[in-house]
Amino acid sequence: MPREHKDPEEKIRERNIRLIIKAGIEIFSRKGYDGTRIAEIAEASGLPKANVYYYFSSKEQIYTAIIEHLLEGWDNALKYITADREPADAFRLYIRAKLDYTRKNIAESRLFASEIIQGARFLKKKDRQHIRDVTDKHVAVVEGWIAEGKILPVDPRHLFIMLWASTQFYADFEPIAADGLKKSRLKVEDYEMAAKTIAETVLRGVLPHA
Amino acid sequence: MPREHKDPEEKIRERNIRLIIKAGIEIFSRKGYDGTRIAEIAEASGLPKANVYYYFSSKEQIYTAIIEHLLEGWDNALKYITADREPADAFRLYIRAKLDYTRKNIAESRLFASEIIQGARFLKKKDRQHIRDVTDKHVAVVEGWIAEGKILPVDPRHLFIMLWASTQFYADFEPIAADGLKKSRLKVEDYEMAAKTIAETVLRGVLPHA
DNA sequence: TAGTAAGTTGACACTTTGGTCAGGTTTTGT
DNA sequence: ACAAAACCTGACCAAAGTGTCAACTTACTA
Repeated sequence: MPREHKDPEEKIRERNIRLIIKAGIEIFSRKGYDGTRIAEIAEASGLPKANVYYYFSSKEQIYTAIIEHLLEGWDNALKYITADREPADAFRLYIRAKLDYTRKNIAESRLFASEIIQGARFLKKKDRQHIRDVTDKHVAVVEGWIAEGKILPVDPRHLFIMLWASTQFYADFEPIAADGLKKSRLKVEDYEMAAKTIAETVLRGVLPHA
Repeated sequence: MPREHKDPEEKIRERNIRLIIKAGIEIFSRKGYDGTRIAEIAEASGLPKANVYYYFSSKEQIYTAIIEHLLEGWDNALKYITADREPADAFRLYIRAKLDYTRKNIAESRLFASEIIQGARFLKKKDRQHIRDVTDKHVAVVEGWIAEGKILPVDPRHLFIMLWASTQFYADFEPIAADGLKKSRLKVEDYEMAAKTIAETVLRGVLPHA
C-alpha cells in the first residue's frame, strides 16, 4: 500500500498518474476489466509494474479513477438542451456535440460501454444518480417544448435513449458501423453524415407541420 | 484433443453441448471473453471442467461456437425489409421484431456487443461478410423506395445504423436505459413503448407529407 | 549540503487459469 | 455377452496474473 503523501501539486506524480490513466483507458477499453493485465498497462505507460502499484493500490482503483475521469468529460456534450433554445437548434447541437465527443474519445466511450454491458459493476451510485439527474433536467425541457406545442408529443425519455444510442454506436461498435457503411474505417465525414442523417430524421420526426 | 466422432444424432453429446453453450452465453456476456473462466462455465453447466474440454478443445472454440449460434438467430428479425411491403409496415415490423428478439435474448445481444466493442477479434470474415450482404440487400430496398418517392431521400446506411443502435440499446445497456426511464428494471411495456417511440419518430422522419 | 521525502525497481510470493492426461465407467452395436 | 466406441473425471502442469517488498536512486528543503 502506498504511503499517504502530502499532496501539493507535484510534477512527477501528476505526469505518471496521467500516463497510467491514459494507458489504462486504451487497454481497459479494448480488453474489458477482467481482460486487462496491470503488466500491460505498465508497459504501455512506460513504467515498471511496481511503479504503477506505487501510485495505485489495485487494479480496481485504476479502473474507477478512469471511470470518474471520463464522466467529467461527458457532461460537456450534454449541455445544449436548454429551454431558451429552439428545439431544432438544441437537438442539432446536442447530436453534433455528442458525436464529436465520442469520435475524439473513442476509447473512453468503449470503456464506458464495456462497463455498462458487464452490469455497471464499478459505476458508483452517485455517478448513476448524476446521470439520472441530468436526464431529468433534459426531459423537463422537452416536456416544456411539448406543452408549448413546439414539438410533437413524444416520450422524451425514449427519445433521449434514441439519440444517445445512435450517437454512441459509431464509436462503440465501429467495426459494425464501418461494415454497414462499406468503409474499412470511419472518418470525420462519416461522423458528419451521421450527424446530418440523425438530426434530419429525428427533427422531422418530432417537429410539427414540416 | 477430443477424437473425431462419427456424428449420428447423439443424445448425450447434444445435451451437454447445449448446456455448455447456454452457460457460456450467460457468463461470456457478463464477463467478456478474457474475463470468463472455463471453470465457471463448467460449474454453471453442471459439468466438471475436464468434461467441458472433452467437447471443446479450447476456450476460443466455445466462444466462436456461441457467436456462430447467435448469428443464426439474428437473421430472423431482419427479414421484414422487403420491397413488396409498404415502408411504414416494413419499418414497424423490423423495429418490433428486433426489440423483441433482443429482449428475449439479452445475454446473446450483450455477448455480441462485447465482442464488437473489443474489436471483433473472433468474428469471422465470412460472418462479417454476411452482415454486410444483408445490409446491402436492405439498403437496396430502401433506395428503391426513395426512387419511387415512397420515402424521403435519407442515407439508408445511417438510417439502419440508427435503427440497429436504438433497438440494441435497451438490451445491451439496460442499466443506463433503466436509469433513463426511471425504472429499476425494464419490463415488456418499456420495450413496447420503445418500439412505439422509435417507430413513430423514424416514420415521421422518413415518410413524405405526414 | 545534509537530511528527508518521494519516486523507482528487480525479484519474489502466492493464486488463478487454460489446458492435459491416464485411467475409469457407461453406452452401443453385434 | 463381448468389444469397441463414447463418455467421464480427479489430479496435475506450466504459464500468467496480482500484488508485495526491501533496497536503491532522485528530488526537494532548510
